[in-house]
Amino acid sequence: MLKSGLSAVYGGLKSNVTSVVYQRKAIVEDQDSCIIHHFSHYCVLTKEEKALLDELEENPTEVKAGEALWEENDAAEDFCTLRSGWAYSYRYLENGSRQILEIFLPGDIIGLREFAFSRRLAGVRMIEDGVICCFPHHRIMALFRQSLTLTAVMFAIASRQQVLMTERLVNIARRSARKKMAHFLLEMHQRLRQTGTGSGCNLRLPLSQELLADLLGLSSVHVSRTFTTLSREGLVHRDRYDVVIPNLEALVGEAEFDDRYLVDNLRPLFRAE
Amino acid sequence: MLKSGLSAVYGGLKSNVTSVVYQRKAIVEDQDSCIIHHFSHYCVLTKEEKALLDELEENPTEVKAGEALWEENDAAEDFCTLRSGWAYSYRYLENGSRQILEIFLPGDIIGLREFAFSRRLAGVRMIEDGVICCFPHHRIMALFRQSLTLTAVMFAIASRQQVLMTERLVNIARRSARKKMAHFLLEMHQRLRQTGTGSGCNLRLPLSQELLADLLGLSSVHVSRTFTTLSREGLVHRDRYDVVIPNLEALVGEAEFDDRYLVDNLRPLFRAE
DNA sequence: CGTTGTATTGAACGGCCTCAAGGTTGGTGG
DNA sequence: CCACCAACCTTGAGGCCGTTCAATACAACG
Repeated sequence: MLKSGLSAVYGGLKSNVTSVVYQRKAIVEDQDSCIIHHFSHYCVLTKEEKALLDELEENPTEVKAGEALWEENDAAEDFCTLRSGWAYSYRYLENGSRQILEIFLPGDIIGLREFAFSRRLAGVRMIEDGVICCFPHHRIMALFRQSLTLTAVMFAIASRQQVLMTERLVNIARRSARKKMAHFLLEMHQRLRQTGTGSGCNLRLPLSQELLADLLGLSSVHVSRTFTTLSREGLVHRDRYDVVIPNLEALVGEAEFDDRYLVDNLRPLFRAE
Repeated sequence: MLKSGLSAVYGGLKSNVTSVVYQRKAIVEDQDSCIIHHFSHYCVLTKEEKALLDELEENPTEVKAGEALWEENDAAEDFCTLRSGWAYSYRYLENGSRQILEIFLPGDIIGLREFAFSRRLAGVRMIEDGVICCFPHHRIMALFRQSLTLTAVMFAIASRQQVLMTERLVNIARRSARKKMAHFLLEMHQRLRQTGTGSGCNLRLPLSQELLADLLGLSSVHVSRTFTTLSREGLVHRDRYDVVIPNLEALVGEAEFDDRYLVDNLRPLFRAE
């Protein structure tokens, strides 16, 4: 019944599990932090602000594909930045079905959902091997205290996450299977371009069809069928995890895709106010 | 094609419309602000903090049922607190269908979604006559600057809104029509109890079946059918806008309703950190 | 008393699901 | 190097849940 390859705990009943993230050996890396890159997208940062953000990433740990950062109902004690690799959040229902809520890409912050809660409302797992950096709740409070700009950007990031979820809601609730898939592919295409990972008309999408199904509210069987249909019509070509969109405009039209929710029409400058 | 009784602008093309909210006569009220009540739910507030919150409500205006606070794609210039009346946010799709995203109750803050955006991503309309208070973007920044506690609570409120939307997503994506409706009724029941409006096992739910359909991703025909089914089984009785839940536990079981996402397992004290 | 928005009920259709069987791919160990 | 296995994907057949269309009833309000 459980779809994940690991010891997924249905309903989150495994209560006294501390976050696995602290049980791993710390590793050291010195690349340019991609969380700074992420924040810089909203606002020009001072040296001090960059230093504050760097503090969030003091504690990098490696995580393997499929590994859980936490399960539903675990104690919610800290947040994570995702330094490399993809992750997703999910919820299991009583009937055993799973809904995937969000896909996290490098630079994203994980766990903001539970800012006001003491227990996790959704689990999070890695899609591929990666590196995360955990920081406790009070670090965010310190950040609020020390930088108005970072406070605003943090709020902006939370707002953007909500907007992504809103669009997923609309997608799931109101579109046909082929539109759902077309729309999702375009969303990922755009997001990957924004993080600098994306190239032209092709993208690497390391998601199984089962995961896609759980994300889009479909069955994996129907995901497969829809892919073959889209492929037959020349809208999307897929080979394992490599996706090619030969005609972007055609797919945009097919999905009725409007990227305004992604382009961050961001308000000019927090700092001026 | 347009379902709303007013001049809903499909696709939000009415570009140069300033928010109607400023075109109405200001009225004066002196009741205890329900936004303070809302914030107090998360944290004990000092006099100064209450004063700051009061400033957000300097500008109360009356709005009539059905009236739009803004349309999709309008300029996003300010936020609103909802002082009385219900409101909802929505999106129209190209095929003319509408998805309702959230139901706002008195004390809620409207417009946080667009914190990082310069244009509205969703429209907002009143369900009943009410009073709103608009305040510009820089007021939130001032609040961030002046009170760490209020900053944290504002973040908590945004986080809670996201959690509500998450649950709606799961509800729409993964449950049968009868579970969707049962679940939604229980959610509203709980929320109304939290705002102090709710009594025992009955609630006033001023939502047409068409609105419910657009909220739950169903057709209004099927909402009607499902209501009659639930009623025949004695799970829910409905007379116009009055809903009675004769056996709460039975309905909870039917919906597999878990209220953890609503009870704000809130982290003890922001202030201490 | 007509009008307009809202709710009910029936009949027929269809998109997506479930079940099931087979095919493909990549990794592992003999 | 090949055999085997596990995970993943594909394809078919049949069925169900919810939709659409349409007709009727009901309520509030001028």
